[in-house]
Amino acid sequence: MDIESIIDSISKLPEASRTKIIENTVPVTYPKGHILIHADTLETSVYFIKKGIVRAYVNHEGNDITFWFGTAGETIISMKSYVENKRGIESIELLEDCELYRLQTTKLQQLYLQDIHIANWGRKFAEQNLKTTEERLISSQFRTAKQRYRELLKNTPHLIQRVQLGHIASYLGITQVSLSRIRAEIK
Amino acid sequence: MDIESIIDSISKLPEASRTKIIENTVPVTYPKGHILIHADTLETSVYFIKKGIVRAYVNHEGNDITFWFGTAGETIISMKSYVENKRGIESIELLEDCELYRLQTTKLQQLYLQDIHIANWGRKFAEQNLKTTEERLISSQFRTAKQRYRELLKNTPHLIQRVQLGHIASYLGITQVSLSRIRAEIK
DNA sequence: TATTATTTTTTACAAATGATAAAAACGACA
DNA sequence: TGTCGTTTTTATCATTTGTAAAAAATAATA
Repeated sequence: MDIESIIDSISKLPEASRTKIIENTVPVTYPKGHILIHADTLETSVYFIKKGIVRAYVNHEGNDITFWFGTAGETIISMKSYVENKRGIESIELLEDCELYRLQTTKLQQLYLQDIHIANWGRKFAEQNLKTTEERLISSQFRTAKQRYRELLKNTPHLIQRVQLGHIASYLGITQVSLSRIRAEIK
Repeated sequence: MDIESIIDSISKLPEASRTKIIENTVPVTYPKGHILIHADTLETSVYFIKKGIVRAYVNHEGNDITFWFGTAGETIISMKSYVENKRGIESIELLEDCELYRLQTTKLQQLYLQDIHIANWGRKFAEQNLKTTEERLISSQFRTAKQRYRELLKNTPHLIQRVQLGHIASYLGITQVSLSRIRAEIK
């Protein structure tokens, strides 16, 4: 997915404003397995995914807990770095070879203060993610692991094909053993 | 909490911009038990809480699932109405007599397009909520109910005093019986 | 292809949580 | 204060999920 489409998919921008963002992006590629963002560091860039798939995870008592998958067209941020300019708690790992666009956060923040269209575009970005995240939170509050897995199969079937099940399990908040049981039962 | 402080607590605004928002707010009061926002309707206002406490909940198979508590200084929105101008999935119930400030969403949207400071203020509002919500999601993914209850006790002790335990239980994603067990065990 | 490493499934048992019903505690109010 | 309705706790049993270890399947590499 090219950078113009990614930016406009968040919210349609006037040509001039969109160009201001694009001028500041740099295409980068990294191989599968690369750790793009490290937990406990201040991340100074955001990334748009042109191609590939990534996961965000936190480490908890030696285990990785995956809480987000990003695919083509989506935006990678280190939440605390982006929102509060503090060290983030999550790491980002590339699950496939990826093509990304890098954009420096400081530059983006400048544009937010200079261009009202970009400010509203940034607002839309946060709002859309907020809605999605809240829906996931609510869903996790009353659906069983089996229901959540079914939901995932239905909404993002491509994910299960491309991502190993251990990551899916932790994304669902259950163990791999438990997911395996659910899969056996459903078939 | 007065309206000036509430607005500035999200992000400090220039006097003129803040005034533009405040001019469009109307103080309203409702009694405990009032349903401020109804699920499955398009909500045309947002509310700032001057005084009182509210809960946001969705209905699932006859049971209320509380997913958010709002107290003085916080902002009440119907997420889908606010972000997508569609009917919301949640209801808002006042758990105490409340004093609120009402602001029409259409007016706020106009201000977003007219005033870059307000646009960035709205961005900050969404970003802060996004960060908080994501943290809650991550926490729920690997903490047990007992740990989440302890966390709640520690972070918002006043909540447990003022809100009935059935609401707390559903907020934690467990049954009231299960919460009661946890409480008995902890003491 | 053969070998090795990684991922997924299976098994057995333990712990946590859910469902249901009843008892106890609490609060509102006549 | 006494009564009634609501909330919280307790008890019992069923179900789900976790833990640990091993087997099976799959993927990576020489």
